[in-house]
Amino acid sequence: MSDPTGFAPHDHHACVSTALAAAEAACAERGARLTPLRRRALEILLESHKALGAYDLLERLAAEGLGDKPPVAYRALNFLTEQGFAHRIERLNAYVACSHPDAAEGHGAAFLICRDCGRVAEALADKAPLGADAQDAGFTVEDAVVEARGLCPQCQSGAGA
Amino acid sequence: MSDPTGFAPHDHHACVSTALAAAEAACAERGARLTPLRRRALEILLESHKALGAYDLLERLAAEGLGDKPPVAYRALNFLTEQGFAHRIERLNAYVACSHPDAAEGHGAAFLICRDCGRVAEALADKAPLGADAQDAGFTVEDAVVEARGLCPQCQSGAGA
DNA sequence: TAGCACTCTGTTATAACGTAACGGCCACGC
DNA sequence: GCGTGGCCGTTACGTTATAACAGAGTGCTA
Ligand SMILES: [Zn+2]
Ligand SMILES: [Zn+2]
Ligand SMILES: [Zn+2]
Ligand SMILES: [Zn+2]
Repeated sequence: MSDPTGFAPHDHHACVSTALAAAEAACAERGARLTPLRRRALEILLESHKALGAYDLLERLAAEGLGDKPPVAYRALNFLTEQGFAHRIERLNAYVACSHPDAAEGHGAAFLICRDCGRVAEALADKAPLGADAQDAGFTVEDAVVEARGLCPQCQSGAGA
Repeated sequence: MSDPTGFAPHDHHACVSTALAAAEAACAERGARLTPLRRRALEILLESHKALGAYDLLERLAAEGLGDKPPVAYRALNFLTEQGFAHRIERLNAYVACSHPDAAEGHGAAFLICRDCGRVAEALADKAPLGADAQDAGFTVEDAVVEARGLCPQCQSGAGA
């Protein structure tokens, strides 16, 4: 159930197609609109398994004539995160495409962030972390952020990139 | 081992004294200097179990003539977080005093953040969250952030503050 | 005593991240 | 045609954070 894709070599082209197809299907089903701008933003996030800052995304969009003002990027990112096609990484103030487009809508996620190469792997959070502690405290968890920083396999083996 | 202090009524004055004493002891042991500015910053964070933004802290410090430029607040906060006397809450861009001053230096922590009253409870992270997922991926976790948003017991019972 | 190294603080300026608010455009349904 | 609603373009601003340098204090040493 975990499968934290992102570090291991894989067919990334398939990653991208699957995610885009899932996004289109989800939008069709929900009546949401994956406009060209939003779709392009998702494609840019999908290019790598790295997190991209809003202004980095904006720069990419601007280079293609798709808007060069901050709200353009933030609106696209808000749409993508609301729909579950992307996630915000709090520790980085950055955004990453969802690696589990087939998972439940609004799935809980946990992220492994390589401090060297910047790649981010997303593990599905099987169980609520903190469950026991929260229950002890009588606290109702509505949503949780789990972000671990460290070194991915490649960056541990000396391959710095 | 959990004891997520912060929501339940408790002797908060003791909270504060314990934390200050622990900070002084730790500084003495490590050769770090708990200067008046740093000490006052910690005291301010300790006043409540809420997270305080750097600029909120700065405002408080400025009101007491202790500095009114951003680096003053950020330097104090960096010191406090490096020494483990305070933690940064990534989701809030804010800082909270450590509720477990006696725990191991650099202890892993998990936070329960009430979206209504803003109070933050700190649970000691017993086990590395993500342990299994990280191991599957061959990822070495160096430090992890766990932050849950929700409702504390008081705010669930209708007492909105 | 003077000189030096070190740490902490004060200050300027700017970078990075994020949002409110308004106006135009277009597609859709009446 | 005409209103409605969603999306996009733009201006302007707010919030969070850091780089870089200058000054003050302390303790050491020669
Ligand atoms: Zn991929
Ligand atoms: Zn890496
Ligand atoms: Zn307390
Ligand atoms: Zn509350």
